[in-house]
This record gives sequence, structure tokens and C-alpha cells, in this order.
Amino acid sequence: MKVGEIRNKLIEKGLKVTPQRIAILEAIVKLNNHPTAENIIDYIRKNHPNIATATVYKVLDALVENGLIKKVKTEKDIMRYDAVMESHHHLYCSESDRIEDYKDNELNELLEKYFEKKKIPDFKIEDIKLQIIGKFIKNK
Amino acid sequence: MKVGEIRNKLIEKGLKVTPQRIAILEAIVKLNNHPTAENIIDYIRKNHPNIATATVYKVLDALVENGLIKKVKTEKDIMRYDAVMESHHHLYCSESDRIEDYKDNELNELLEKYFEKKKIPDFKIEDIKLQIIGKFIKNK
DNA sequence: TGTCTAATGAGAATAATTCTCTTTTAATAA
DNA sequence: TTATTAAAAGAGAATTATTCTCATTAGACA
Repeated sequence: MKVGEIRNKLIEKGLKVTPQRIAILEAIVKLNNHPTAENIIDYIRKNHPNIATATVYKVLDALVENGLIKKVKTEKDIMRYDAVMESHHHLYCSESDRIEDYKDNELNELLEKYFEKKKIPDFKIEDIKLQIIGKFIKNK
Repeated sequence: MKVGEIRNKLIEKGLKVTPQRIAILEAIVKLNNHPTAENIIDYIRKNHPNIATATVYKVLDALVENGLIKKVKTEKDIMRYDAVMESHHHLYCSESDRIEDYKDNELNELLEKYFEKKKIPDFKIEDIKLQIIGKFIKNK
């Protein structure tokens, strides 16, 4: 994702294009490891040393609200963010905090078909995400 | 889950049986809504007004470590707990904090078969949980 | 280029959780 | 049944992630 692309996405959503917003979105894309706010702050401060903590949190909230990034559910009381917006699943390492994306359209279709037949009573499905917990065999 | 049963589970895991531990496990079972630590504390203090906040957190951690309860992943920076230990999935309301259990063995088998055939490279699956996001049609 | 509103910066405030340390208590053995 | 001991609980302070407040700055648009 290039800066021009980020800029367009912000404009599309009616968000002002600011250097902070660009830097934060860029950071999440570049880090590409479902970073925490702290990870993002550390990364950005290298080039942008004066960005305020609160700004990062506010920008992250704004980006989530506007569908440019997503929050990632974890078992820690620390939020993580994901810039990959296509429907995808997550591989959670049971021994560390590593989280990887898992894209699988065949699986998505399988699930879609399954829940077309088998309805959940009193519930309208909007999205399905798999948390696949396990161990990475090779390390990164 | 009765007190005797809770007692046995604690003994099984080599945990001392204390009134606090029993009360906390009972609370999670009775509340049955994936409560937060705060929910649990409020509930317990009705009958057990002197229990310390730190005790609740420590007991919750001990119960999670020993596999008697599970943490539930959410997008809020607040932890929720679940006393249902059989493999099951969760229905997340997209409009509120409501989370319900979803048990479906047919689905589990489907997924198991699917991932037997289709391996994920460099990853050994231990557990799969679905986060099914949507809307509850009737309210509780 | 000026105006206006929204965004940012800085630091204080808050909320959930963890830590520290003293006291109490459950488990076990005598 | 009582004594012993290690683990657990209690109390409140400390920590950490996140949010709030408000003065200042800067995009967007006329």
C-alpha cells in the first residue's frame, strides 16, 4: 500500500489527510504483524518523534470506525490492529503472541454453504472468522 | 455444576479448595454470559462481601492456567471468562457486548475433515474456534 | 489567502489489572 | 485433633493501556 493509496482511502472516507494518519496506516501495513498501539508508536517515532500517544489512539479509533483497519481479538488486555481488510482468518500461536493471517476462499465457501443450510436460531450472521490455535513449526 | 463438582475439579488439578475459588467458579457458571472480572466481583460480593479484587484476578488466572475456565477473546480491552470447556464457538453481537455459546458437532467434524485434507503450511492445529459475528434477532 | 472545523500535542485522568507484603487458612502429618 | 507449612487471601499501592481535556495547529474549501 503506497502513500497515494492511503491518501485516497482517507479521502474516500471523508477523513482529513494528515501526516499522522498516513504514518499510522503505513506503520500497520509495514509492520504486518498485527501490531499493538505501542508497536505502532515505537515504529512511527523513528521518523515522526513528536507524535502524541493520544493521537495514535485517536487515529486508530477513527481508522477502525471507517473500516480502514480492524481490531484483532486476543486473550491479552492489549489491542492489536490489522490493515488487511479482505475477509480472512487468524493463526494464533499457543506459545507466543504471534498471529498470522490465513486466507482460504475454499474454506469461506464451505462455511457459507454450511450456514446457508444450517441456520443458527434467532441469529443473522454477518461475518465468520476462524481463530486457529496451534504451533508454528518453523519460526519466522 | 454443583459445589461438589467444583470441589472435585479443584482437587483434580491440585488446587486448594477455598471458598473464594468455589464462589468464583460458581459465579461464572451461574452468570453464564461470559462475564468480566468486574461482573464476577459484583456477583460474588453479594454473598462474600470481603473478597479482594486481586484475589478474584489471581483465582481467575489460576483457573485459566489449570484449564477450568477459558478467556474469551474480544475487541475490548477487558477480559471475559467462560466456564464451558467443551469445544464450542461464539456468537458475537455486532451491536452490543453480548456473546453466546454456539455448539455444533457437525460443524466441528466438517472442519476437522477439511483441515485433515488441506494442511496449513508450517502450522500444527490444536484448536479451532469460530467467531460468528452478527445480530441476535430476538433479544434475551 | 482566510476561515473554520477537525485534528494534534501534552499531560493529566481513568480503568483494568498486577504487585507487594502481611495475615490467614487449607492440607498434611504427627 | 492439633501443629506445621506452604499456598492463598486481603488491602491497598503500583502499573499499564487507554481515554480525556483543552489549548494549539493545520487541512479543506470558499
